[in-house]
Amino acid sequence: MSHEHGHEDGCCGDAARRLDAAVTRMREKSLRVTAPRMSILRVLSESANPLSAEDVHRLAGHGAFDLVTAYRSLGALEEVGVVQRHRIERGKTLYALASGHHHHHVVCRRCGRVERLPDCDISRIEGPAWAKGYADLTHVMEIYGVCPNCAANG
Amino acid sequence: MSHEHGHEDGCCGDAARRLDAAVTRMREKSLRVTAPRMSILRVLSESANPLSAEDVHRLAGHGAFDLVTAYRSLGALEEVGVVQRHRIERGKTLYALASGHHHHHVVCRRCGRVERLPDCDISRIEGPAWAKGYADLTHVMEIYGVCPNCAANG
DNA sequence: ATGTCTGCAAATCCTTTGCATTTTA
DNA sequence: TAAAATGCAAAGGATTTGCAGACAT
Repeated sequence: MSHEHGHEDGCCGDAARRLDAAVTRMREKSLRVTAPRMSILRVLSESANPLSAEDVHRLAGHGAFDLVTAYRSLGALEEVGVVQRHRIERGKTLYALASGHHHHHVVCRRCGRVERLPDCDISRIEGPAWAKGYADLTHVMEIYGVCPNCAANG
Repeated sequence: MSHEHGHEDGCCGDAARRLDAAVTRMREKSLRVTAPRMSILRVLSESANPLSAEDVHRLAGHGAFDLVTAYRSLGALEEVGVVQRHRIERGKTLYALASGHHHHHVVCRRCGRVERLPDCDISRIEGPAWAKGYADLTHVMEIYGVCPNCAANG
């Protein structure tokens, strides 16, 4: 399964700027800036939507680095908040560059198109969990539907 | 890892009634009502929160049926809407009796404990996608945090 | 220098599949 | 008795781990 769609500068914002921010963050957290990691970040920054570790590996060019390195690097980058994980159906995991703004996407069930939604009201979403005494909250969400285009034609 | 917590009649509603409804639904869909399946439904109905296939297998008593049967039955029951799947971290899947009410859960990152949250305000969640013209919406969400217990001890 | 990454191979975990046998409707 | 479900063994896919060598800082 593949999840990439075009090369239009990520799903939001300016790729170069985001790469810079990512590198800064890595240095802050004393992660080493290596060729495989830069390659991974580049691939993610060029993708309009989240990619699996395998997608990243393949899109970087198979010889660029090992698949294991993709997993390890994506994990490391996620720990420092540069990358965001999305757990998806059938136990798969997708990764995307974390944008400064927390938001979600709608995925069209028919054509696979992905659209960004307005920033998420985190406190409203996580509030009930907070009320139960949970701390250090995060959440992942995927919204599915049929896009206007597919509804009209398809 | 284990996820069961207590035997207080499922995460909502009356266990016996829910079992009845489940059986009715199975017959409607020409699923056969077998001992393993009833055992699975009983275990789920007695659990306050979602269980993994292994949890179900263990709680039913290891000799009751094969783990593979747990997977297959849970899958079949999910297809007819009697059971609901929740995908959580590390590629794991938890199952719960489907309740009429749409809701989400908080998962403790440390101990894996899962707690049900109040009913979800679907319109608020899916509203932004609706506004973009998407139809036939659904969504999945998982909230992660550290439960009060783990925060106090670990 | 030195603590981090990386590649490679092998392991692990969860889940699914194949097939012969048993069971339900 | 015919279709569906089960058990057992084995396969499968995604992700992780161990370890020696390579690399960034």
